This record gives sequence, C-alpha cells and structure tokens, in this order.
Amino acid sequence: MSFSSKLIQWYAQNARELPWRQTSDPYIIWLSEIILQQTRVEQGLPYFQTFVTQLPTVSDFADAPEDFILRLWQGLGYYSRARNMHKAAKAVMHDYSGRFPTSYHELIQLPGIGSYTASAIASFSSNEVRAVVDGNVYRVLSRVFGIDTDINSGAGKKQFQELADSLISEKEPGLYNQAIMDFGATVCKPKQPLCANCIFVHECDAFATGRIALLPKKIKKTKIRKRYFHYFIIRRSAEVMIAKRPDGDIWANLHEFPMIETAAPISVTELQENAAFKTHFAQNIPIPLGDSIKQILSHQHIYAQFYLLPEDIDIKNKKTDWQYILLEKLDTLAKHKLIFSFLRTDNFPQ
DNA sequence: TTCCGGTCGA
DNA sequence: TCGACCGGAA
Repeated sequence: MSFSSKLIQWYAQNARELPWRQTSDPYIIWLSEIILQQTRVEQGLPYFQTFVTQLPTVSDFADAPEDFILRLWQGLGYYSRARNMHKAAKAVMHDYSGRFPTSYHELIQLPGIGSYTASAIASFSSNEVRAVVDGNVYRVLSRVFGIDTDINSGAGKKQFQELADSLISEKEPGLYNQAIMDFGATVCKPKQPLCANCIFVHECDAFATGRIALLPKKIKKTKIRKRYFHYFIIRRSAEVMIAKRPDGDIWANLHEFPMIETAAPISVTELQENAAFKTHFAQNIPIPLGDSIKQILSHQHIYAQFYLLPEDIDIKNKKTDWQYILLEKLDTLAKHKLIFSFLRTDNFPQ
C-alpha cells in the first residue's frame, strides 16, 4: 500500500475531532489555520470558538475595529497574525466581493498567508492538490525517509516540498494533508514518539538506524548572548594590575584587566552593591572611563565598561592571576581586541 | 532553561 | 538568509 493510502487509512481510524473539520467554508478554515500557526490545538481551540461566534463571516471580520480583533486575540501571542487577518479580511471584501478565495494562487497573496497556509486552505476547502509542509510534515518525512538535510536551509525546504508533492494523494489531497499532520502531532511526535504503534515502523529509516532523536535536523541558530563586562584599572605608581582570561571561555589565557561580569547593564551605584565588586574592592568608588565599548562576536555581544579605581588600593581576596606589572610591559602581553580597543582610546590614565 | 513553530521584512 | 514575533510545554 502506498504511503498516502496508509496515512489516509490510519486517519480514518484515528483522526482528532476538531470543529473546523466539519466544514469546507474557506473563511472558517482560514480562521482555524491562522490561529493554529505556531500554536497548539488545545491552546487555539477556545479562541477559534470565540472568533466563529463573534465574527461568523469574513464581512463581520472586515468590519470589526482592529481593537476588537486584538482583544479577542489577547493571550494567543504573535499578534501580527491578528493584524494581518484584519488586512486580509478587508482585501477579501475589496478584491473578491466577500467571496473567500479557495485557490492557492489567490490565497498566497493575502497578508498572513504563506505557502503552508495557502496549501492547507486550498486543499481543505476545494481539494486542490497542494502538499502542506509544516513542522509535522518535516518530522514525519525526515524520519520515515531518513533525510538529514537541515530543514531551515533553502535546500532542505525545497527537498521536503518536492518529496511531499510526490507523496500527496491526487484523489484526496485534503484528507491526506490532514492525515500526515495529525499523524505527526499524535504519533510521530518531537519527543517520545509512539514508534511501537507506528504504521511505518518497519520501513522507517530513522527507527532502523536509531536516529529518531536526531531527525528532523535543524541547524541551531546560534542565538546571540549578551554579556556585560566591567573592567577595573588599578594603578600603583608605574604599575598596573592585569589579569588572565580563564580556560573554557572566550579569549582563554589572554591578558586583560581585573573584571567582573553581570547579566545585565548596571549603573555605577548598582556596581558598588554587586557582591563580586564588594568582595574585591569593598567601599571603593569606581569612576567610569568613557563610554562602554561594544565587541561583537559571532555568538555573543559584549558590552565592556572600564572604570578607574583609586591608586594602590587594598584589594581583598585577590585572585592569583591578578598581578601588578610595569606599564611598559603591558605592550608585550598578549591581549584581546577589547583591551587594545580601550587602550587606543584616551581613557587610560597615564 | 530549552524547545517548538509560519510569516514577514530587512 | 536570518532575526523578530510570543506563549506554553517538556
């Protein structure tokens, strides 16, 4: 039996009963699809009921004030969805005299409707043969067919769309689309998939090769970490105190000045209250030297503020790598860019 | 704390 | 091509 036949047969036994599945009205399907973008069914369900009751037609939607729409949307998140729906409803009134479109090419032009949603509405409302590719589809196809192309890459999107297009049932495209997404949502789940009950367990490449947890492959977007470094210039006649970066962090073993790091930007007053500051510098008052310096790395943004502390202060709990060195030796030490960026400014006290 | 997820616009 | 947009679940 074909891939699509197996799924449709599975769906006949296991479909979730959801209110928007009782209709082919593209307006109602549109409401449900936009609400379900980025949103779990359980969370979206009560919102769907509210929208259907409060705004039963696209004309009602277009005529409602935006404030009213947003109030109904409250708590659902991604509020641009609601604003785009309002624009789309007005466009449907204006461009289609209130007849909600059912073809992919018309739907994709409306605000808030991308390729997934256009395929979903077109296949559900008019059985247009358009394969949906959403998070569920990426998961099911990558596992069953053992495809480890990054789904966030252009090549991956193309490859999965082509595979989905080749698998869709030409006879029952809407049913097939519902089936593969329900299957992904309830059996081929992201975590703890129900492989024991899976209709594809004997042909699933990921199951056979132990790669369930590795697929679909998504190259992690290295999210930018923001860090706030506070450096202290401590002089003792012709000497200055330096420090060495620890292992296991950026710039390991390079030289810099004694510093403390905070998770957020802080004022001088807050710095004086900081536990690490008090540990080393007690009640001494740091004087900011110029503006903060921003250093951008691929994976972190570092905001560095330099401060002057009184000359020859008594440092408590001095770290072993904090050492006074002669100023003329400073040049010879290996330092990271942030440090010589600062030294290039005129803020270093001579 | 990390993961998950469609569309838009820069 | 990639970050912003949001809230909930694991």
